[in-house]
Amino acid sequence: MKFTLGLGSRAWRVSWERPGEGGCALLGGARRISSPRPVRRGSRLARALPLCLSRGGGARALPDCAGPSPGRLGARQLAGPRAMEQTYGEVNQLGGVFVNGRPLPNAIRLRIVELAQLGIRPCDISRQLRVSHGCVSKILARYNETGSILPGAIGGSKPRVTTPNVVKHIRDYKQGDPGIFAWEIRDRLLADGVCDKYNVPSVSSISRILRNKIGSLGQPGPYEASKQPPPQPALPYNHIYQYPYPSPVSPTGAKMGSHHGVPGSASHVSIPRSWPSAHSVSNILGIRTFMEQTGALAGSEGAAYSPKMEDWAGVNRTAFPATPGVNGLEKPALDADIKYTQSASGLSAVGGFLPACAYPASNQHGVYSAPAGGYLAPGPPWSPAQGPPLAPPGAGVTVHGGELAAAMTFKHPSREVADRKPPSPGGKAPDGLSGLHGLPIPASTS
DNA sequence: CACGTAACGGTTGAG
DNA sequence: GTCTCAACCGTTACG
Repeated sequence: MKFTLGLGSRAWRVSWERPGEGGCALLGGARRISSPRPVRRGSRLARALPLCLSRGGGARALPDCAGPSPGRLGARQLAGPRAMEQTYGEVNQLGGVFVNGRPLPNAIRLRIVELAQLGIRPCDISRQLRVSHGCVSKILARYNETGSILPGAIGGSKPRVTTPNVVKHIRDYKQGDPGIFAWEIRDRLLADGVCDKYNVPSVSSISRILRNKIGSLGQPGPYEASKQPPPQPALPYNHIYQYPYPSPVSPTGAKMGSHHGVPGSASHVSIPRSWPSAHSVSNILGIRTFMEQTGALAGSEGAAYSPKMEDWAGVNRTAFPATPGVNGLEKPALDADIKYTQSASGLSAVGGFLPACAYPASNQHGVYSAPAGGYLAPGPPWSPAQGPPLAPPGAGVTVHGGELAAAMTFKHPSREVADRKPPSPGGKAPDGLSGLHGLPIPASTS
C-alpha cells in the first residue's frame, strides 16, 4: 500500500513505495500502531490534528494543515505513479512529515534550537514545527550538551581494526609499493608490529581501505572524478528518497524538483556519522590536502571524502559557494555541513532567516529533498497571533544568511569530534546562532 | 499541560 | 556481493 491513513494508530502513515522496501516503511516509526494500549491521548491528538484525523471526510477545519494532510497527499498522489515511487514519508501526529529512521533536516533542527533560544517553549516549538516533542526535547538536549544541532553518526561501526594508525601504515605501504597486495600489507602490519594477530585488519578490510580510501590518492578515482566535472545536472538523488513534503507553498507537487532556485533542489542534509571524524581515514590519508593541491577543494570539499560522492556531486558543486575557511574540514563535517547553502530560498518558511538547506544526495539514500519549509506549518493552527511565526523580526538572534551559512557550512575541525562528546566545556553555551552548530565560525579560514 | 525518556521500528555503513 | 551488528534516527506513549 502506498498510502495509509491509520486513524487507530494516530500516526498516519504515508508512504510511497521505495524500491526494495516494499511497504515496510509503513510500519516503521510508530510501533504501536495496533497497540493494545488504551488510546487515552485521543483528545490531545484531536487537538493537535483537529481534522487531519478525520477519516476521509476530514480536514475541513484544518484544510491546509501543514504537512501532508490527507488532502495534500492526495495531491501528491496525483502527481503520478512515478512520483509515488520516488518519495515516501510518514506523517506524525502533529501533521509533520518525517522519514522514519532518518534525521530531521538540519534546517529544522536549527529552527528548533533557534526557537528555543528565542524563549519559545519546547511544546510550542513542537507544535509549530510539527515535530514530536520527544524529538524537540532530544535535539535541544543534545544541543545543550554538545553545542551541536547535528545528529549523531548513523550507521557503520567504529573502526575496530582500521584505526588511523593502521590506515596510515597501509597508506605508507601502498605508496611505497603501489603493487603491494592486501595480504602483503597485512603481513607487514603484523611484522611491523602495527597490529597484532588479534586486531590486524582482514585482507578484505585492507582491500576496502585501499579501494575506498587510498585508491583515490594515486589516481583520479571516483572521488576526484566526481568533483572535476563541471556542474553536472544534479543527480536525481532526490528521487531516491524524496521527502513527500508537499511544500506548503506549492502543494501541487511542483515542489520537488527544484526548489526555488536551489540548485539540485535538494534541500536536504544528510548527517554523516561523526565518530569517524576523529580519525577520518580520508583526512588521515591526506586526501584533503591532495584535493587542495589540485584546487578541487574549493566549493566541493566534500567531494573528496564521500565514497559515494558521485551520488551528490553535482549538487554540492553547484549549490555550494566556494568559500574560504574550509581547510581542515573532515569529511563528516563536510558531509553534513556542506549541504547548507547560502540560498535561503529553499526554505519557504524559514527563508530569509536561515540559509537554505540544500540537501545534496548524500551517500545516504534517505534524503529529505524538500525544503524545510515543507515541515513547517504554513499557518499554524494554533497560530500565535504574532507575526511570521518562523521569522521573528529582529528577534535578537537574527543572523545573516551568509553568516549563518558559514556557521552551518563549515565546521571547525577541532569541534568535529566534539560533536559527539561535549567537548568544549564552555563552548556549548549557544552564543547566538553563530555557534548553533557548535561550530565556531572560523575567523580565519585556515 | 509540559517534559524527560524508554520502547520501538526503521536506516545506515564498517567490518 | 551479502550479511551482521551496533550505532543513530524520530515518533509514540508512559510517567
